[in-house]
This record gives sequence, structure tokens and C-alpha cells, in this order.
Amino acid sequence: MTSPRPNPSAVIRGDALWSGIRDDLRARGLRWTPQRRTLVEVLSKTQGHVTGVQLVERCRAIDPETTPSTVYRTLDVLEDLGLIRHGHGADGREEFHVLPAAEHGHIYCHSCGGTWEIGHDQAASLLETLASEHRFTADLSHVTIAGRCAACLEAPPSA
Amino acid sequence: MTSPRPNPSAVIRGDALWSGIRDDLRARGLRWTPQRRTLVEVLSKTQGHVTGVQLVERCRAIDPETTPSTVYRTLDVLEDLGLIRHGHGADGREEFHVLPAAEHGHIYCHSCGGTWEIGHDQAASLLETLASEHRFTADLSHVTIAGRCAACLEAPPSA
DNA sequence: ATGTTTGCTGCAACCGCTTGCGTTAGGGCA
DNA sequence: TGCCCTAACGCAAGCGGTTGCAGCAAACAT
Ligand SMILES: [Mn+2]
Ligand SMILES: [Mn+2]
Ligand SMILES: [Zn+2]
Ligand SMILES: [Zn+2]
Repeated sequence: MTSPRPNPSAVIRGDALWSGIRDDLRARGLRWTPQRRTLVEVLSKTQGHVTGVQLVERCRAIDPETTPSTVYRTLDVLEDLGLIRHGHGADGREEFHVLPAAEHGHIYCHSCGGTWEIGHDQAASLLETLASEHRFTADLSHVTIAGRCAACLEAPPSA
Repeated sequence: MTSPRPNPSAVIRGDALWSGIRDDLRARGLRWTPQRRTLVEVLSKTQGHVTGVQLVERCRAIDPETTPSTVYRTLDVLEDLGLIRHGHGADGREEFHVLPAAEHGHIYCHSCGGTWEIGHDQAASLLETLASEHRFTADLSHVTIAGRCAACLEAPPSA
């Protein structure tokens, strides 16, 4: 859970993205273990959003011995390598973005529970304001904004 | 527990903001209990940000029997009444904003752990974009944006 | 092959917070 | 003042995720 570092080969296909990991890890003095191989296999078959719990489940389908702490620690490593990102849902729970995917944030309606994505263009003005007024480089994929959607503002559900 | 009071006007003393809560609750069919009174006393002496754990600690200083679940449930109620707001830190942990306070979001540096506040003016463009493009009314106090501060971009701490 | 280094694993405990449930007690009304 | 309804409480278990530690095993060198 540290720094963003885009993987140069990330643009290509999913397979190509994940196939280089073994060497990426070794180049950094890290190790390629059966447990990591399992998680990477799961991730390479995953698109969009996943929670940590879902990933543990899917790993267990391949290797029933899978331990949560190992999975979460490996997710941290993979995020350092720039292969995944995580954000937090409205309740603070982790959600992982599996690459390749356009970087995006989320908006969440407190009333109906609906969620939508915010693209770079929609966030551009905020990111620029942060850059100029705070000299801050924001991580859009870690952004979740809560509030009320149009439908709920007009017709508040029962409350 | 409650003994007759010779001087009915004595207890007041709290901020105008917090003094109406008892009646606010009753008007909604909710109840004014000793546990809620303790939490409200703590909140009325609190400014800025507090975590749930801190609030439980401070309640225990007044009433050692304080139970976490009761505190968190009461915090939910008070947020419904609009007396506090909560957001999530970069790690997803809850932080409560005690009113009166200008509504604001937070930015957080993944490298050095520093945090800063975003005011309404700095968020205005984002909020407007969300309103126009998604017809979404955002809750600024629930916003935490992670990224890197200027100092860390120029001189990454050891990484 | 074998040894050595040290990153990684599994475990168990823990943290912040939530939830289901049986019991207590607030508070409107007689 | 006492009754009654039900909101709120305390407890214990649970959930998502993290952490310290002792043993294990990748990786590289010999
Ligand atoms: Mn985070
Ligand atoms: Mn704040
Ligand atoms: Zn909605
Ligand atoms: Zn920083």
C-alpha cells in the first residue's frame, strides 16, 4: 500500500501483463512462491472490482489451504509493483482494481446504495485544483465520494 | 437514578448546538439515556476530528461501564440527526467530524502520512462536475483522497 | 548436490467495528 | 404513581483486515 508505479508493459494484454511478474519479483529480491502463483492466477482471470474476501475465496477454489494473511500481504506487494490498485467502498471496505483498467474513482449513493465510476475527465478539475493549490498528486483509484444520486434527491426512499 | 432537582435551570451549560438533542430525540420517538448523555457530553467538549476508539475512551473516563457497541450505535443516530459527520481515513478507519465545523474533505499522502483539509472552494469544481455530469450531490465531509504531496514527489523518503 | 541467507508462510491473537439476541429501562399515558 | 410498549442496552460472536513470531523454503553461491 505504497507508491503508484505504472508497469510499462501494462498496456498490452492481460496475459502479457501477468506473465512477467515472476521476473519482476526476482529482480527486486522477492520470491515466486506457490501461494503467489495461485493469487496471480486468480487475478489474471479477474476483471473490474474484487474484494479481499472474494480473492481469498477464489484462491481457495484452487488451493484450499489458502490463508488470508498471505493473500493480503501479497496484494500489498502486487500493488507496490503497480499491478493492482485498491480503493475503499463507502463503508471503508477494500476494493481492488485489477489492471488493465482505466484509472477511475467511485461515487456512492447513501440512499439507494448505487455506485458509479468517475473517469479522469470528470475528476480533472479536482485533480488540477489539488495540484495547483496543494501541490498534491492525487490517486484517483483510491477515491470514493458519497452523497445522493438525482433519483434519491427527488424521491427519497421512504425516509 | 434521577433525583428531584431543587434548581431546574441548573444543568444547561452546554453549547446551544447540543442542548436541544434531548428534545430532538424525543420528538422522533427516540430516547434520552444515560449512555447517550455521556457521549453527548464528550462530543460537546470535542472539536475537529475524533475516531470511534477515542470517543469510547473519553466516555469511559466519565462512565467506565461504557460499551463500544452502544457508542457506535449512538453515533449513527447522531449522524442521522445531522450533529456529526463521519469520513474514512486512508486506511478506511472512521473519523468523526464534530459540528460546528466547516464541511471539508481530506487529502492524505501515502509516502509521509501527512494530511490536509480540502475546503468547499477547492472542491467546488469537482462537486459541480459531479452535479452536472452525474446529477450527484456529494458529501464533502466523507471524501478522503490519497496520493503524494509535493515534498514526497521531489524527495521520496527512502523508496 | 549442499549450504546459507532471508523473504515468506501459517498461526493465533488482535483491532476497529457490526450484529443478533435476550434483558432492561425510557417515557407517554392512565 | 404505576402500566405498558418498545427503544436501547450489554454481551458475545462475527467480519474484514493486520501483525508478531517461529519455522519453512526460494534463490543463489559454492
Ligand atoms: Mn487505502
Ligand atoms: Mn475533517
Ligand atoms: Zn440513490
Ligand atoms: Zn508526503
